[in-house]
Amino acid sequence: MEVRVRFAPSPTGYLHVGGLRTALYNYLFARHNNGKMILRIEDTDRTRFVEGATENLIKYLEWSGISFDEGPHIGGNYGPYIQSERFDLYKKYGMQLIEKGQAYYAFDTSEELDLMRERQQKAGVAPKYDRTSMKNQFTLGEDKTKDLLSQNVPFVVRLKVPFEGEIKFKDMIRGEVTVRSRDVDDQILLKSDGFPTYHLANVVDDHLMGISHVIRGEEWLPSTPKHILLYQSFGWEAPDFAHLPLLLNKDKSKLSKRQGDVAVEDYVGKGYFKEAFVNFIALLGWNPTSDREIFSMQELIETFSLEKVNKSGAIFDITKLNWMNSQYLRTKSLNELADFIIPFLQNINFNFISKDYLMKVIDLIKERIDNLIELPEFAPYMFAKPKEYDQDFIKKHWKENTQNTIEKYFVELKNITNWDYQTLHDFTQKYCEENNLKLREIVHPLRIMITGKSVGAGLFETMSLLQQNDVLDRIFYFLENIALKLR
RNA sequence: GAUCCUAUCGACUAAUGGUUAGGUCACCAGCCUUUCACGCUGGCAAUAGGGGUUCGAAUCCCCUUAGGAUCACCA
Repeated sequence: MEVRVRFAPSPTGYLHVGGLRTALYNYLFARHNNGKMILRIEDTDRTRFVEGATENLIKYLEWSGISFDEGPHIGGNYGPYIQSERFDLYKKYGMQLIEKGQAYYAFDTSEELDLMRERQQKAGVAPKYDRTSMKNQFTLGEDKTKDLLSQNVPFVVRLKVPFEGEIKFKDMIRGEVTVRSRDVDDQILLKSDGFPTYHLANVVDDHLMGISHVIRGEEWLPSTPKHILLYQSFGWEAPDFAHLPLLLNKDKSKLSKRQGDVAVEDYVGKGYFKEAFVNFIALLGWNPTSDREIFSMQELIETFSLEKVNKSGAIFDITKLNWMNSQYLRTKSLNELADFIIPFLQNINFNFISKDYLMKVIDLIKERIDNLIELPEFAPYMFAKPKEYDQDFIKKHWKENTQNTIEKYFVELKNITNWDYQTLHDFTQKYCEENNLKLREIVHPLRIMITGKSVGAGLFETMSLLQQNDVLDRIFYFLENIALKLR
């Protein structure tokens, strides 16, 4: 049987990192098994509709490198792929269940339902629709029901869950799960506005779209018995289920907005590479061997299996993501890196001089940062004269005789004709030897004068990238304006 | 409260009845050195607790504890 899986988000605004991982696992499973990956938009709740959310979802799914074979943006033989466009279908199937006696009409108002739950709460029993005492097809009788229907009184359709027996299903990650039927609620299938609930829509669509495996978050585990019951009621074969462990906050609760960024776009904005982000997300809850950490999308596809997905939730801690990002930073080409960072720089009006020059700077600092977005802060001196100087570093390295030493060295530096790394390095080393100086007695003061900072790439590499007159200006300026005040 | 799920270093995880319980990130130390990094070497650090089953249990079973998810005319 062909593997067909789907990612079925609801368009409520943005792509959640947990959603991205669910989509990724679906994608990896599909590609690993030469199956089909389907995108379906679950927008049956009109009150939560957000303009542009679907486009946004697709944008970041595409950013991550997850591709689809069918979906609202590309079509397919099982469309439409947006549930609101399948409106009539659900009604038809809902009615079919009523005819089969597997579902029924109910006319309770939300106030009446609230009261019911209140009563149950007080009595200490689990809140659950009581079809023996509420206002529905059974308590009202056939005639009264028809009456209300013909008067267009608002109604919902509920699933008729048997009072006896148990519901069993096999989860590919958790094994067999058993729930007593009497613990399952008479779920609303069709709302009074005629739209289906998630439960009806997802079962109908998964069946009609030929979905072979439902891979979704663990939050759906408790409602899976309802879905199993629905498949049985329709007389359809249920797909295989795999419920993924949740992504967690630091305090182990379900990953939420309140405790940090949860939108994929936030991490895009923070300068993470998609390769690093996908790699990181993939390893949160799944691991092929644990003897390696870096996987390309292709390698993820080759090694992925649902059997190796963990049962327990994983804390979304970006410490390791930062390291992964640094790994990708070191392997990408300078051209690629420049193209990546230029839009970020333009966005903050940072003058990077030229792409060619930018590439040289990146080459110098890429092993010293985890994320390219740190570049303007890490090495502003490569693009403009320093505006401030690290005082601690000055205190530490600007000694009694430093002024004297540097002034003499400065004179010689002016005479250098080949302004390149090798010349600068050899010259300085020789100068130190001849004057009985340690290299650091020159290098450290020079660094602070030229960069203003205590940290950075090799000093001679840094100097050679800058223009000779620029470097001389910086030293002169420091000697004249800053060093004097140190006395 | 009810139902369901889960439980290995601080974090991500490996070990599917036999290992000194392994790796990666983070952290700490040393080496390298031109600062900071990188790199290299080493270190810290875990089977929630209690019962079984077994020659042997992180692994299988039960109980306890803890955490989480869910209990909507939301998905």
